[in-house]
Amino acid sequence: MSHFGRSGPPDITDTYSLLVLNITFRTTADDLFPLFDKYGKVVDIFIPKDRRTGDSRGFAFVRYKYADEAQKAVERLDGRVVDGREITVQFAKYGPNAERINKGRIVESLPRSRYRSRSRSPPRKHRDYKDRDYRRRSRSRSHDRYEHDRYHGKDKDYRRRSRSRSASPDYSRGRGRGRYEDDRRSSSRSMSASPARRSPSPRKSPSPRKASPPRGESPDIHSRHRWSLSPRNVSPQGRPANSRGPSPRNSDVEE
DNA sequence: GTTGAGCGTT
Repeated sequence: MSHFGRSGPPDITDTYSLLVLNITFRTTADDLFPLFDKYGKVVDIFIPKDRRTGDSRGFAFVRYKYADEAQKAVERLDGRVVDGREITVQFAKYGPNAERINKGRIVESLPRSRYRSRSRSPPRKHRDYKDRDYRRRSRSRSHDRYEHDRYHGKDKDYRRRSRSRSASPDYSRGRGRGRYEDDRRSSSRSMSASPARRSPSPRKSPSPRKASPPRGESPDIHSRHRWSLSPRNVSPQGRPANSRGPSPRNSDVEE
């Protein structure tokens, strides 16, 4: 009984799902099982993984048999340090059995006095079911959030789920945003040059022809135009529009 | 080998 989610959903009857966030990328169901099972009867644990890489996404779903136990686990395991990282346990909102939870009114059934203490009705965002597919497009959108949040201040704590404790500005420390800026700067500087191919010229003058292209807008403009108008062309598989074309290698872009 | 807001499979 260690391999959860192997035979798919065993039985989602009278079972409540809990969402565990903030877990490490190496945490597995086996690691969470003993933790959650200690506080209640865990029916099944499922951790969504990437189909391409197969790595954990950083969150898991724990199914409890009873709501009272699940709620208890949420209060007990929520904020617990697992694998050196603080995990966030809360009732799953979106899901196949979301209706069940809605009907069960688990959130209302339990004393919200304590529940509100931790997270006072987090409106989150206008997320829809179709939006959930978008999340897999890019896991790291820190820079996006930053621009969106701008400098409001209180909004910054929002992402922390009002966990009190501390602002924990460690997320913006060192890597993450700093690296992105560097990348962007570098890109801007040598945007004309081929990003994939770098001039191995040891001399200081990098690409003399590109430095002053009076009318040499043939290759440079072309290459830049292509990159701009085909941002999604980066797909390795290309477009399966032509199934009859068994050409795995698309020589459309090769310089 | 990295990352860090979020919501799920046979």
